Amino acid sequence: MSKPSRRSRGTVTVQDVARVAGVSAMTVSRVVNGGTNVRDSTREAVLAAIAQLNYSPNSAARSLAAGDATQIGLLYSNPSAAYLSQFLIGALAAARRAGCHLVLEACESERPDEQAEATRSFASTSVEGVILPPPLSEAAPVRAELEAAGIPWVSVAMGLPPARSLNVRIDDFEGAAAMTRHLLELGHRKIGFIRGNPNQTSSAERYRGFAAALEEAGIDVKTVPVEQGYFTFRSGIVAAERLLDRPEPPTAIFASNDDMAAAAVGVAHRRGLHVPQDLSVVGFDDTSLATTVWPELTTVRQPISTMAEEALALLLARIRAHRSSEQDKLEEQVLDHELIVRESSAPPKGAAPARSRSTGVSSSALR
Amino acid sequence: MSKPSRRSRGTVTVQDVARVAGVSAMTVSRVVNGGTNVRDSTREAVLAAIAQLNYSPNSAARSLAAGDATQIGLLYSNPSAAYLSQFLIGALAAARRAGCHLVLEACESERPDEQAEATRSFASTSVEGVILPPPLSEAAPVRAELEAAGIPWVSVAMGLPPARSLNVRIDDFEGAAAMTRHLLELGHRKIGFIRGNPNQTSSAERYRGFAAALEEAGIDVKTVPVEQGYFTFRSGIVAAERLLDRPEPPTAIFASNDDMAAAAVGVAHRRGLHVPQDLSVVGFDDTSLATTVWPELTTVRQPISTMAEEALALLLARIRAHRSSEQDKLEEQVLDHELIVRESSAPPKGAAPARSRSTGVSSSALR
DNA sequence: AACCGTAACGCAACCGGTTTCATCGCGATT
DNA sequence: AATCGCGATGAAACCGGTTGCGTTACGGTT
Repeated sequence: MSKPSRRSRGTVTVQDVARVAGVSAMTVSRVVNGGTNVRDSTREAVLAAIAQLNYSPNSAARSLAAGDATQIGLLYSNPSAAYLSQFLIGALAAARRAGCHLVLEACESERPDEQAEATRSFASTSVEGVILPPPLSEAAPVRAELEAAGIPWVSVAMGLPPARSLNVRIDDFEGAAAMTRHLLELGHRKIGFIRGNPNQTSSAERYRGFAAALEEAGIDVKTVPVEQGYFTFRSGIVAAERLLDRPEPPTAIFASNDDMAAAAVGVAHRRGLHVPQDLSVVGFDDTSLATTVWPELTTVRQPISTMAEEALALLLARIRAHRSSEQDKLEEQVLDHELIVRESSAPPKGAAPARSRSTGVSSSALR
Repeated sequence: MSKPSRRSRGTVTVQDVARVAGVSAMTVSRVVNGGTNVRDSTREAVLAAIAQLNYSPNSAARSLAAGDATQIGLLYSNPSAAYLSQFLIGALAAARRAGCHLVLEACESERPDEQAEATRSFASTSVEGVILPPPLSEAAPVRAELEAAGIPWVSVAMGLPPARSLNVRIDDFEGAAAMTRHLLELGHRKIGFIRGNPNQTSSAERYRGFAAALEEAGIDVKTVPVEQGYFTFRSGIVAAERLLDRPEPPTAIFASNDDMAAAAVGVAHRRGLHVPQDLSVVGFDDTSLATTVWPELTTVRQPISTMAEEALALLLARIRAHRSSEQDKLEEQVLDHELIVRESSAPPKGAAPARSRSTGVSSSALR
């Protein structure tokens, strides 16, 4: 029809859609985005044209014109690979929708100076905001550096975030309490607990939830065997060994995450204990590790992918608000967790048969 | 100084740099990119201005103007989480450098129709190329669909790629042979092998490498215990059980990947066998799982992140070449593997002391 | 000395949306 | 009935780089 521009790339543009729909490019843009102030009949015509031409907006042009944030940092440490991949999948999906790029930076070190250094590298690459998955979400040097550079950030999966901070999380307390109740319902009375790394507040929250459910059932928390772990497989081995070495070993072990639970299963096997017949073992997070090991782990599901998406959305909103110097009130997002009952938990030996197993108990929505 | 445009975002642009350097925007662009046909003195002036202003080009504007590919698909299946996260990290880094977005699509199913369906979704989202990590790199329905849609793709980690296909891989044959030689050097003579999933050619290549090294040492392959596995932890358990149930159990197990090796370690422990004293267990890939389990796994390192980067680079080159209807000769990229000796391999009981342990043997570069 | 080829560089258009602002139409207001 | 107000819509400038092509400077030819 019309002579194609020399540089034209043969892709369909707003102009094409506008021509087909008999409106201006402007109107097409309005329909594609918010869609305010467009008559219904017009909107339909545009949508029809879009469908007919199989139009999909050019994200480069879009973010150039709109002046969106284009570079979002993601500073990751050493979470379990399973956690990271889930997280990246969610973050990536959200980033593409928003038309921005994820700038990854690794920071395996726990040394404050190296953490600060890794963070600083963001400031020089003109990153407009940073996502902090655990455990870096609580690393003081990182936050201080970001604060100094005036770069907004969002923390993910903190147990107890400080007021007025941007963050997305689940209710660790309730999740742990629900899991503990599950074990109690099965008939367990001697439940060993493996704590998480003290550098994360979620560790304390999970323990609190555990303790609360115990007290609820009239069990004195002081009599309960607890060992310190650090969220790593390795630390789980040590903790589980100690738990099982006790004169009165527990009939169930509640590990603060799946990695340590998997380690506990390994230790049990090495000692000739069958899971779950001789020992129940449960975890937290529901990373892919939970379904990798045998038997599959009963655990508390954390919607990691969704949390990443929400985190990016929150961050972008903050950046936009900051640009137009508005106040944004969005600060915290608490997502639902879910108790996932699999093969690794069962009634203790010689206990009364368990009640009917619930397949999954969602937490109530808290927003 | 100059009145800032109303819509200006306060970022430094080529124009600013050009003004400071006393040249035109055009020249700045030339310096930043290829840099042909620019006098040295001019180049230095521009670079100085860039440094002074801390200029970094706007990637949205860049890819809009240059008309680069903007959407690259990544169809992933169910590789171990450890593999996927490593892969994503590499792909993401490369994508950002190239200024394009990664469009993720999951395809867990092995059913041909669902694989085709998942692939088709790319065609409709105007993805300009697709990266296929294993095991989808060899899924016929996926490739057929891509071929039909005329979308170029690159396969990653195939064992034996077909001629004239775009792919990046390591030499599975040599990697497996090197590992086998390591076990032989330690004094093992009865080595059990767990094959990988037959839907991937790398499985066959690894087995071939294993067999070749054995024959090299004068061992008849027919006498060697081999079990079928499917690259999953679960399949590793079954295979390891069978291997150890044999009347003359092996003194070492070579699993075709880390997941199955980890499973074998678990099985050994459950049977009261100490690794590596009573049984050596080695894997392949060097995913994070290898250093998670205890003892840490001797394995063959595959540079997963780098492979992802190379894959994207190859794909982008092909797309560019296709656009300017040139022939690109780049087709295959074979990266170096490395034998990583850790704690899970040792001389068999009562064997002559091992020779000095080499810490890592790189393959020769093959390009 | 006029000529010419090439390297070095600038101008203007353009990539594909979005923002700004002006315009139009039409029912409600006075 | 003239005016007002507002929702719906379009024209043009603009976002920040890059491509095509024209221009300038300069060393070497003949």
